[in-house]
Amino acid sequence: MTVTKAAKSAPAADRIRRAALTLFAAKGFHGTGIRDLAEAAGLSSASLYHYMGTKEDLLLRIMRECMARLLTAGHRVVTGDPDPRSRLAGLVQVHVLSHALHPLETAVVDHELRALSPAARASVVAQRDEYEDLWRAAIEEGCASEVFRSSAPAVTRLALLEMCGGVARWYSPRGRLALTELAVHYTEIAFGALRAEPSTVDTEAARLRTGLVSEVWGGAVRR
Amino acid sequence: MTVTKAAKSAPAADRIRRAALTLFAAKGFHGTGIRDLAEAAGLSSASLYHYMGTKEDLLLRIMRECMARLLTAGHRVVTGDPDPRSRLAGLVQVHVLSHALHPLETAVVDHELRALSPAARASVVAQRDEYEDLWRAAIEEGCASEVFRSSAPAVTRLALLEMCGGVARWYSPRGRLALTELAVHYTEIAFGALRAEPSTVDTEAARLRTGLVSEVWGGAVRR
Amino acid sequence: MTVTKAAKSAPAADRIRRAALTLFAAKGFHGTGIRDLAEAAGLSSASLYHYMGTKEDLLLRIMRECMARLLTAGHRVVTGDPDPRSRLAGLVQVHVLSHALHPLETAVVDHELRALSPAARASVVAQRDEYEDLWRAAIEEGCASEVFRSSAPAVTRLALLEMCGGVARWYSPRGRLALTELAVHYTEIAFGALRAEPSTVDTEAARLRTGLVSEVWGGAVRR
Amino acid sequence: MTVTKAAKSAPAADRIRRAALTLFAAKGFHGTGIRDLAEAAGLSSASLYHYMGTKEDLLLRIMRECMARLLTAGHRVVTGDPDPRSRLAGLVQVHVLSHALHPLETAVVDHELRALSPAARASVVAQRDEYEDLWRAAIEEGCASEVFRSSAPAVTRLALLEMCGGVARWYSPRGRLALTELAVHYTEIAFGALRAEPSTVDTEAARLRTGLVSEVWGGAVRR
DNA sequence: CATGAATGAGAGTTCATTCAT
DNA sequence: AATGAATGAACTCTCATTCAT
Repeated sequence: MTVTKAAKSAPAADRIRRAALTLFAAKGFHGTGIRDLAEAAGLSSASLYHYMGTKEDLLLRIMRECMARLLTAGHRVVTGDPDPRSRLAGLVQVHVLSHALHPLETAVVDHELRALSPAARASVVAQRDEYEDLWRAAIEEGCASEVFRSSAPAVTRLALLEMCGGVARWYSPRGRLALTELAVHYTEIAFGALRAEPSTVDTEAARLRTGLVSEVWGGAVRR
Repeated sequence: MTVTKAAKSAPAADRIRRAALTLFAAKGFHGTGIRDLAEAAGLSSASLYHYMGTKEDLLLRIMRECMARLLTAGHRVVTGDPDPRSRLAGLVQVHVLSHALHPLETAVVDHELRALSPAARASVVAQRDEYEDLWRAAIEEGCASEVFRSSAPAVTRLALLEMCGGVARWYSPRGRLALTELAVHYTEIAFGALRAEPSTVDTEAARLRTGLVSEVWGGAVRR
Repeated sequence: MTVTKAAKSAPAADRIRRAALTLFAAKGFHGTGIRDLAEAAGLSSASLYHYMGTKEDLLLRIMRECMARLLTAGHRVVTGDPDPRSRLAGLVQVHVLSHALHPLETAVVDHELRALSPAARASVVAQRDEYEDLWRAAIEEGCASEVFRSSAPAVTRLALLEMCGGVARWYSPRGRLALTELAVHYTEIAFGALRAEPSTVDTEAARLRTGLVSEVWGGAVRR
Repeated sequence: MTVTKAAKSAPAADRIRRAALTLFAAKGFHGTGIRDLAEAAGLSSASLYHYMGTKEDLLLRIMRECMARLLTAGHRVVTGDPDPRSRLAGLVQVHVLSHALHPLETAVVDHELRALSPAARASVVAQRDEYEDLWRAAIEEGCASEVFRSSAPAVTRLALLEMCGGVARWYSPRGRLALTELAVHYTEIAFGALRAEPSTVDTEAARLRTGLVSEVWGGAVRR
């Protein structure tokens, strides 16, 4: 829980972002004080307010940026592809890789919605709904064309989202599992869950997703 | 987010438990004030301290009881059964039903570990580890005897746990899905994920799990 | 400007009221910190919040009570009296005596309207308007019946109100001037300003006003 | 209470003065932040410090200039005139006109003495005392020569000063009352209060005072 | 001339907790 | 069993002010 004082190498705004990300993810929004943020960013608590509005603004920006990135990646992986299987594979991989590579952002999005005021929350929920619609469409079309089979597609969608998002809670880049393997493995699980033919998992495509996700997240803080 | 003042029908200790459960689940431990608890329980904040130790004690007790119940149910469903498939089915169902029926407790366990002091956290983590060992054993034995197939059993275990636990975040008893159907559906997904033969899902057994879970949780607060 | 810590003889709520009165009058609302109030009341700053809402609530209550007392006294001195001269004399005396005996409350009302939020301000302004209407009626009727003469009655009303209220800024009960003399003197000035016959000032009536004002203000803090 | 950002037409120093005047009068010294001033003046808060010393210096300068102008006008209206009646008429008119034409400055002088540090306050109080001495002399001489009658000349002086100064709180140049009429009216009230012969009010002289006051205040900010 | 960056001190308010009754 | 009173510490946020650029 000890957070070392940030070296003053990066611009202050970045250091604040990074500190917020780390602390909100580790201790929660309400568990993180403005002084914790200041110390972790290497500034006085008063100086924080040159770069941010309120503490909630800081949280909101983090959440909206994270959702925007998931949305961008999701749209890119889905657009123009008529095959529900490869679209779902792409969404699973984007989701898994984003959560594996950016567990802080994604954990904050998943946990701290309730800390937002109603108006702010609504704006993030709208993004989340748009994102989940990509999943819904892929699964429903797959079921309609019988490449997927599920007795309750809506439930399966939620189950898969939870499953893939859970990666943020345990994946370590220092572990034995390479990213592409992870993405492939989750795709297999998802295809199994939807009774799709397992042979359809395309390892090469999965490798390309890693590039896509990295590109979309750009220079974003990685832990 | 509005919590109506509890009717003074139940004993005070129960009202406090219930208030804590509701509020910790809805707003988080740090987001819930002692005065919120008092109001929701229909007592003065000073009176709370007749029934609980500190706010953290209250949280710890909730978490340990919840884990103890999961452990009890898990052991009962597993003990004496040599078949990895039916053991895993039982674990999936216990997990899903517990999370569906007791989303408050399970959400608190899943979210608020970080709010505990190190010593308290360790005692809950120990319970969680014991519980996850039941899953590990079933999956590993199933892979060894080739009734399951997974390229990374440890990853699959984590993925399934996240997936089943996610139920707490969305299941509504007022929705279209009956509990047993839900349990069966998740078992199918899990078997699919592990490439087990789908025909092995035993609907009647799933129905019995609902009784088991209800019994283990006893009179516990249900939402 | 040094305010000695209050002896703990009076109930806390009274001590807070008294402290607020003294400090708001001496240093202004914005010039008085919550910690100043606490020290002057002999409590910790946290304890203040057992007895009051916000700092502004405290101010608002003081102002509304003061205006309510002026209104009560004003109505009592005016009701049922058809003679504009004695009504004006009564109003002048109530105003002067109230300001002389309760300079803190009246100074706060006169100075700190601007510190109130719009809604709160409106509620005090409404009281003030009702009070000034008593003056307006007396002066206008007096001019109509030609016992008063003024080329601009509205201006004269404002001028007299300012003049009488100014007493709060300099009158000292330890000075040479007795209260009744003060009240009579201001009545004479007012009658002069309105060109009324000076002989009409009733010293005995003025003496009775002192009793009335004391009664209306009751146990209110006097400095 | 909304203060529009000043057009950058005037020199910065003037814009700051004007902003301070407006805001100190409207919200009080303690109610006005350095950032409010900066915004109203159209500068950054750091830039303010090129033109002023501390916030208190700014206040002090405003107050001393205002008092200096009152003093100048008072002296000019009094010097060489042996008649207490015309001297008092002149003082009343200077006071009323100054407060009517420059309500911001005069309100600040009247309200914010308490916001000054002891040393600064003393320097303004000295000016005020010198100014009030002009009034004292006129009234006392008038009483001695029996052109005035008052049972308590000191009280009457204070009463008249409060009354005339009150003009700043309500006079509007857009109202029906012309300046000279206002000055004449107050002179009549004052003469009435002092039981002087009303016929002595010199309307032509009053008109000249308007010119005098305008000249003394020169280009000073007018509202 | 003007400002962005920075800060120690302090603002009003709430925190979890204790204790005498 | 229950609470009103009380508080030190902490909260988020703003204050007036400085200084390098």
